[in-house]
Amino acid sequence: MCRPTMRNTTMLMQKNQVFEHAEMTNETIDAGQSLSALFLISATELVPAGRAICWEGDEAKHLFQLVEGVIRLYRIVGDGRRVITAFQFAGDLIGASLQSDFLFTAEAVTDCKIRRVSRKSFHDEVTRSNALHPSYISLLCHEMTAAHEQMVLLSKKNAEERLCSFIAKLVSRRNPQARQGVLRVPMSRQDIADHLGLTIETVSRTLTKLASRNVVIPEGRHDLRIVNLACLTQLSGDADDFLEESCHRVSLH
Amino acid sequence: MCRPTMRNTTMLMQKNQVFEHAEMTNETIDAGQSLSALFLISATELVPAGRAICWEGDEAKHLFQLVEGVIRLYRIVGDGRRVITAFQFAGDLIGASLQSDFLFTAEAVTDCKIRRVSRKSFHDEVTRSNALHPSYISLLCHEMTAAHEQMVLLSKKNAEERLCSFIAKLVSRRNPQARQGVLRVPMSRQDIADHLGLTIETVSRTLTKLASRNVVIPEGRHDLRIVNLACLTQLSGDADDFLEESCHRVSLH
DNA sequence: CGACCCATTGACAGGAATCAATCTGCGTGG
DNA sequence: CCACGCAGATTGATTCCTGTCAATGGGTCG
Repeated sequence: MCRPTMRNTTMLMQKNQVFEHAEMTNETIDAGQSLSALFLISATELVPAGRAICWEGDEAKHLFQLVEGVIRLYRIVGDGRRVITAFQFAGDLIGASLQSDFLFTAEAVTDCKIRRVSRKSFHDEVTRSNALHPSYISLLCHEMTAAHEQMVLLSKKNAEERLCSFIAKLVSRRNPQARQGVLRVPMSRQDIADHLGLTIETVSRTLTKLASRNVVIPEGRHDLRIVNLACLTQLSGDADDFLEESCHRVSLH
Repeated sequence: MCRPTMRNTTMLMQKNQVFEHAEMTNETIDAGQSLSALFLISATELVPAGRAICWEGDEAKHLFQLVEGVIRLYRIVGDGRRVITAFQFAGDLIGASLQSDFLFTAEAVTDCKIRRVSRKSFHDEVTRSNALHPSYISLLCHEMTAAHEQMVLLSKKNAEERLCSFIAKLVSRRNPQARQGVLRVPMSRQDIADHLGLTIETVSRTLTKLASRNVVIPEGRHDLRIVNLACLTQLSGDADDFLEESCHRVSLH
């Protein structure tokens, strides 16, 4: 369906796509930037990997800004089933879309640095400043968009499409200390599984399959060599028909 | 697991539960109320069943308030796969969580009455009025909560739990012209399937199974007799452990 | 170096999708 | 008013993907 042979031919297209993705998120980044000024008054706190900064159901007295590291937001349903609704990265705000109680537990995936402000002061600042208002709305809208995309992923995509979507999204969010062509994946297989609505075994098997097709190759537990980004994007299932076509064409000769 | 014999014993509990659900949404209703004043200046439009009022990707020049009827919000992904991200009912606002373009197509499930206002005037009003501001935030937060719940449903629940969750949610939103114990379900099986991430056949089969267990009984295509609400709630998978226990106990003797 | 945790791999089972054949309710037209 | 036709719904047979259970492998940290 999508063979590694297309690699060279579609390289340009890959670049474009990633670039577009990156641009799409500029809005959020801007929104984060202006709002993040509110957090500068407070000192950064260090949060070791595995530690939670807030709990589902607790009163949301504070908002957090993630300065450095990766955080998972999750809910526990029924008997111990965990749903990771989102991962948060450097610059993201946590708790902006909340009114009273936290809808999720936020837990550090890696060692993190965070800043916090009280909900009240945050709210007061945003209400007072007309300049911040659009940033705030923009932020909420973007969270909403992400939630929608996740719903699409969970309701219509198979394991391969889910994993490729996830990896492609990580790629588009270029992380700082990455070697060329190698993606850092800080979260565990279990985290990935709980985020994609799969089991750890299925994630592992799907990764193996992608590796055998030379799309991505695991290098250790937390690194992925991205061999064929065009193929990855196409397999993610939300590529345009045009791209899909071109991918097919290329793979046919 | 959950036999019809518990019917009488748990009747009180059922009532309480429905009531609680109704109360939980009061916040939203209030938010809708104050914001909906903004829509009163515009005339109501009639939208026949099946007609769309906006399209995914179009610039969101207007916001809508649904005065009467039911609307589905959906996205089309890949080749024709449809994901219904939400249904909207009388009083709901459509397009509030948007910045520039519509994330979804909104289409009338039944004949509808709507009002519309321009995004600009809506935005200006909300920005100007400090009173409206919290209502707006509240609305966005509630949409976010609904999105989270849908993610949980899609990633961890099986067909039966999904369908029961869906029906229970419809029940908790008491619709006006309902006969006692009978729930109006305006949407088609295909709509339900596309909302729950299932196929039409699975929805149908699951309904049959629920009917054989005397939980709910279909009466025509668009009505459901709710025979055992406690069981329905328990089967939805997000009941408390306490309730689950009690349900078991009752069904055991 | 060994113990432990995490990840991978394999065998198998089960639930939902798919394909296909009725069936039913509902509107239409004779 | 009834027969007809059609879209939507149900039911059945089968396949396939993913979950589950179980064993093995590998990296990391003491």
